[in-house]
Amino acid sequence: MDKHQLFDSSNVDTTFFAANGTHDAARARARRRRRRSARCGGGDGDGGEMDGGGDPKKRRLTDEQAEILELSFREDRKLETARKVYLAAELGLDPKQVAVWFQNRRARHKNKTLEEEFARLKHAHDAAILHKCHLENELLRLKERLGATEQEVRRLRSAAGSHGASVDGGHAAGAVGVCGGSPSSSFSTGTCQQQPGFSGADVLGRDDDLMMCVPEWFLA
DNA sequence: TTGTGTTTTACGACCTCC
DNA sequence: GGAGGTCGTAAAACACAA
Repeated sequence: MDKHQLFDSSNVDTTFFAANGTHDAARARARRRRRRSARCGGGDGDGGEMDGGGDPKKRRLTDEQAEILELSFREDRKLETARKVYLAAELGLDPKQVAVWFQNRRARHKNKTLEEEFARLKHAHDAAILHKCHLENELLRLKERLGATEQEVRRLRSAAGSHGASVDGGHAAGAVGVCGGSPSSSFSTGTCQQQPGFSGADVLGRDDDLMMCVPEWFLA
């Protein structure tokens, strides 16, 4: 019996095979079956007898039986009694075998689904980690920028103080009375030297460098 | 040829639904 | 209570590297 007479290939949904195993896996299965068929002299629906005639307890299904069951599974993963009996008669199998095949097929499908879901969640998790890293990097840069601004405020106050002017009393955030004086908010071109160990241009002018904030636990 | 890892078939225990 | 479901597992069948 030619399986293509029973199930036209145009009815086979290839996306189904893609969703239930890669094309590579499908090809591997097909190759395996071809080799098995070659060894066992065909196997064109012999009623589920043991390939090569070994222990009848484990009867490998033929290509055709497996394919028809696959198509039936694709239509409906649940197996009601009538369909089980029909398939068993159609394929020359014990209804119990058909039921077991569906049970195992459902289990395989579930495993596959779980693997895909895991991969999807892992991808989302990795993306979230990367986003968090970006945010932490941005926070770091903003803090450094704030520090630079505060330094500049102190410098200006100091310069204004050295010229006898006064500012607001130094209660700006993070700039508490460093200059001693109380210069006004006026800016001047004082001669105050740059604070040692800090260069605002170094920080502000630098572009993103992700690695500078990647937490150790992420790299581990 | 053989050792080893993977896939497939089969079964038992237990659960749910009608 | 019976039928059919999931889950875990045993074991046969199979692929493949060494």
